[in-house]
Amino acid sequence: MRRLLIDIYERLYRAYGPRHWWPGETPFEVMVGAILTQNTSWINVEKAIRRLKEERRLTVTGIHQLKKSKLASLIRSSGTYRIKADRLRVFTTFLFETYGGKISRMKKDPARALRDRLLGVKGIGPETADSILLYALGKPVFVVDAYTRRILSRHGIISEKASYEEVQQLFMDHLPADERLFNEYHALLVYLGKRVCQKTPKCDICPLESIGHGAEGIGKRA
DNA sequence: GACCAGGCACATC
DNA sequence: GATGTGCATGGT
Repeated sequence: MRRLLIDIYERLYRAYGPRHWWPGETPFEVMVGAILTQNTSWINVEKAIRRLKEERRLTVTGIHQLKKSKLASLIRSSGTYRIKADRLRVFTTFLFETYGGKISRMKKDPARALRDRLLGVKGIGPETADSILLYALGKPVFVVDAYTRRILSRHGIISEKASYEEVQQLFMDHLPADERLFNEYHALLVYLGKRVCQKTPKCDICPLESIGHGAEGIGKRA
């Protein structure tokens, strides 16, 4: 399995090169992006982030002190904006209550404990929590998303029914806990997913065309 | 006009 | 525990 996962990574890297994830000038900007991008294309998130920057509000305090209606209007382009305004404020409240609003203090928490804490925040699910851990805080945690699952199941490496944690464990059990590897790997999977592994298969230019399989059944329910 | 996007919470069975 | 639905804008 280790060999297979590394083979996939190398093929993708050779085909597409570094993806330079995650765009963001500060860890907090990445965290905000992780919440805003929920079920939303990144292009629309960028507009929302630009507006927050224009208003000089892209800080923990800046968002926390904003009126909900004003915050919602600034992030409107990212869709489900009333819900996301709530989520951002719940999140900044969490940052203040738990870390005094200091990202540096947050960073000192071990990944395991931090993940559990993040999952306890309303509006933060597994993918958002892991994106924050990996892309904002540099913790070696593998991020799983819809593309990851679609690609792996389509290539017979996992079951369609495999849970989030099962897919995550597959990567983390078989690869070194390397933040930069996990960063690049997930970014490459998303890039591949957008290009060729869509819901309607059109894998004629897929760099994984002839990978060795023989690992079917991972994540199958007993 | 339908469908999708770097999900999540909640209701219901 | 699985499945369905609301959230909502902007691009294709």
